[in-house]
Amino acid sequence: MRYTQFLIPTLREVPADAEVVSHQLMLRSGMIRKLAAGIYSTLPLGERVMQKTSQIVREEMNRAGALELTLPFVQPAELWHESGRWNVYGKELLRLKDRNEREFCLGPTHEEVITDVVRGLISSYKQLPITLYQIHIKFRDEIRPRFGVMRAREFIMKDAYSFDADEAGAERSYMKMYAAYTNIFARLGLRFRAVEADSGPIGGSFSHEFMVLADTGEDVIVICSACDYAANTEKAEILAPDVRDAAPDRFGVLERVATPDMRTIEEVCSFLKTDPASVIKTLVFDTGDGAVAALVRGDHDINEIKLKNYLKCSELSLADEELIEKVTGAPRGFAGPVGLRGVRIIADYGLKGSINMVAGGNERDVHVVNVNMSRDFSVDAFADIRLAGDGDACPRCARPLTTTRGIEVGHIFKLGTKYSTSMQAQFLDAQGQSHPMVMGCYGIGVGRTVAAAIEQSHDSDGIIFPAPIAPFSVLIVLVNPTDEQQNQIAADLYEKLLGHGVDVLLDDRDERPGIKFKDADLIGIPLRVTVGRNAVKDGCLDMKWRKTGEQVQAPLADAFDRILEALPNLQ
RNA sequence: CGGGGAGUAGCGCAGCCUGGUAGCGCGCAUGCUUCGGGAGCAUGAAGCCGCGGGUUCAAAUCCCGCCUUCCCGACCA
Repeated sequence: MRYTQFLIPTLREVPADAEVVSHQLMLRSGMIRKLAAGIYSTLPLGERVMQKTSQIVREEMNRAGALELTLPFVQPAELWHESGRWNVYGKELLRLKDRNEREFCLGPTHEEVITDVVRGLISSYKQLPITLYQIHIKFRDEIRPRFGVMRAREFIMKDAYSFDADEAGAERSYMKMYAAYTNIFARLGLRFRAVEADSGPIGGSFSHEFMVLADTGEDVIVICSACDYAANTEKAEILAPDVRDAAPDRFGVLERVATPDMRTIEEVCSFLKTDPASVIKTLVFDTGDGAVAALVRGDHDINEIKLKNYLKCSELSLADEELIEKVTGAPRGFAGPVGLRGVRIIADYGLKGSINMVAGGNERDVHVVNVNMSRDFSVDAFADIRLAGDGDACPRCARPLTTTRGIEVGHIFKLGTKYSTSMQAQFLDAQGQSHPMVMGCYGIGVGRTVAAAIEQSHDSDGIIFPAPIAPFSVLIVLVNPTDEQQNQIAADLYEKLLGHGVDVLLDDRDERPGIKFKDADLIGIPLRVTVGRNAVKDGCLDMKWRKTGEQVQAPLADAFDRILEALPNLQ
């Protein structure tokens, strides 16, 4: 491609409404333009990156035996009524009516449609298993779109759905996708990690998120420093500690102390001159079926998902002021386990063996000190209900966990028979018995993956694309296109590379060299070859690698071979 | 939905407080000189000053309403 025939509207200045690096660079490099909040046009340069990314995804999906199809973007409400999600999905589902007042929605995901397709086409176990996928548009009317294409409302997603005859088959399909995803992100040239995610009511280890590691990532992930355990914070478990209860002879005297208006851990600590690790934080939750008190150490944070899973309740939310008063007899900020009656008390493992703690007194402006569990109150159970953090013990190997940040670019999930049951996607087994198909779903946000790649790989000059998704592999900078000789040398090289199927961009613009070099760095093409005065004078071309900044001179005669040699080693 | 910014030329911004010919830098067009890391000079095109209403002789500027957009939070995956 010749630059003058292409469209790369680069911006020198950072657009005012872009906050994160990937968003800024995608705008500045001319990959995207915004149309409305969370809605972007993909320009030719960005399109090339998207297509390269999609193509790798497609190849790996195909290799894993998945079949590509395209499902409708506009979906009839009836399907969503059938699955029961029309009333559950909320405002994120953009609903609309056609001219006949029939209700439709823009697809935020395609479980309903794919289940409808499959139930109409597959009726025998002989046709299973099957995995179908598309790379297509989605629309989710996010409450707050942000970070450019990272959290857009309209976006391109690869979504795949597997259908199996039984659980064992579904697990095999899941593992195939897990392997395919690992291949995909490796081929894309990304540093990533698959982490265990909360799988909600399904249970088991059948939900993984694929996270691109980047300091600017929105999600915190927990990784074991020794084994290969990794999970997102919602899911990350902490090994139950092997701690004895503290010896009673060290117990201090239980005492009620006045703590006027001291509600937060910080206030209580500074008032009583103690530290958060010596405080029992008591949180009252509403399960929809009675209140529960959860205890964690003052320097720990509750993990509501883990608590919810432990309690096996369908709803869980922090109690409101009224419920707190009803349960504890005191306003918010003074709840404590001592003397608490009529609610289940679940304590985090982190409180095991604690001694002489501070807790709320269940009375306005009162806390109690020297609280000791075995003497002053009892809990219904100990459980792992806090957020894992740096230094906590790995659930697999007991070594310390560490936290790092990442961007979720893929999610694989075992669905079970949720949709096949509600939507009657059944097949007959060898005995003629009817069963619902066992499903799985597998998503990759293509645009988000591109953004994550940029987030992970850039410098102050611009994008540093991983070679597999770079819009072009090689950029020839023709320094002075009005110079006959330079022009000829550059054109020859360009044609030769094109002839060998190399993705090459020839910057033949009549611009000053500085502009061309700046743009080259900005759009992040892995290998830059400069044809300028050196080419004419000494017969030398300059090759420069975007990633390392390494620069070598290549004699004209060797240049072509040197470039071909370099290509496979680009990363 | 709550809190906080911002809407003026394609982009970045000033002007608004204190009402009176709409400006600057970059970009764009033309010419000349330049040409290995965002050139210089000259000339030029480009604006419903977010929208609607009000006050006023007069509104980018003051008042009211609305819309859009960005950030934080709540929410979601």
